[in-house]
Amino acid sequence: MEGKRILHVETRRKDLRFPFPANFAERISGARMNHLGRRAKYLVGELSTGEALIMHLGMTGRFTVSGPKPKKKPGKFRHQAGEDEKHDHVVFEMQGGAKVVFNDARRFGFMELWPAGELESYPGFDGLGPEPISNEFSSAYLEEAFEGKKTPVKSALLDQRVVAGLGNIYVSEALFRAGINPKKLAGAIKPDKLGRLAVEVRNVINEAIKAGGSTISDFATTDGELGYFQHRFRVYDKAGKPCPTCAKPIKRMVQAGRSTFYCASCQK
DNA sequence: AGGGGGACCTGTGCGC
DNA sequence: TGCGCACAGGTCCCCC
Repeated sequence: MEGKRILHVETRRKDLRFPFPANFAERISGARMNHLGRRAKYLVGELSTGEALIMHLGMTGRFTVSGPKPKKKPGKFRHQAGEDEKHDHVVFEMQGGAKVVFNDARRFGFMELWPAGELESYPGFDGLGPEPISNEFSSAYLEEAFEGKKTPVKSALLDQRVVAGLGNIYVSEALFRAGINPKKLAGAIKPDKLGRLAVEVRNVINEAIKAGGSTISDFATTDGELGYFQHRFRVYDKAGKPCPTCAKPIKRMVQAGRSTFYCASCQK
């Protein structure tokens, strides 16, 4: 999409999680997407009209690109554009012939328009913490952010104001690798452990990106390929399975309404 | 300040 | 085969 004009856009219903912006199609049709970037879990397309197209995938949102660009050999278990039309909610036709389809069964995703020059004031960005793979995210940063915090470290890492972009899977995985019990209060973790945590958060994210993401049920990359990082989960969704380190069964618990997976023996 | 609970919405997998 | 329930990647809101 980057560098191309949006020739046509079709919204197949009036809302996703929120209603589409007023005159959505008119406001973005004909615009050139000068830049497509990301902040936390938000996609940000800066348009030649001066507006930014802000998009969020929610839980099940997915973009699939199809069109004249030759595709790789189809894999066995790919998601193709148009194979689930019932949940194809938005179709962008791009200059050059590519078709970009947004599919989202649960519709927790959304699209919004915001003045590109005032992105700092976009409500979704308010108070966001640093990106986990930025230089700003470090042992020293975690010490400061966790200082005096009485919340369990699992909840602290899921809090986008502490670090922006970690989700439920990667928090469990990072805590396991760092050997930290998810129930441990954030403010009570020793600096050396926080150093390890900062490193492991980064490792998990970088490895997951390299593996093409994690497919639990329906995640796919934009060319329809499934992710592979789920094969490298050490604890997530592994309740009852042996811990890869000590072979004791992995446990599942619920914290702040979300599942946490951990090894009670390796994570102290 | 945190936790708990619920909301949004649809699909899937399980026990019976 | 069908029913009812639990649960799922995210975020937001209200109440205690």
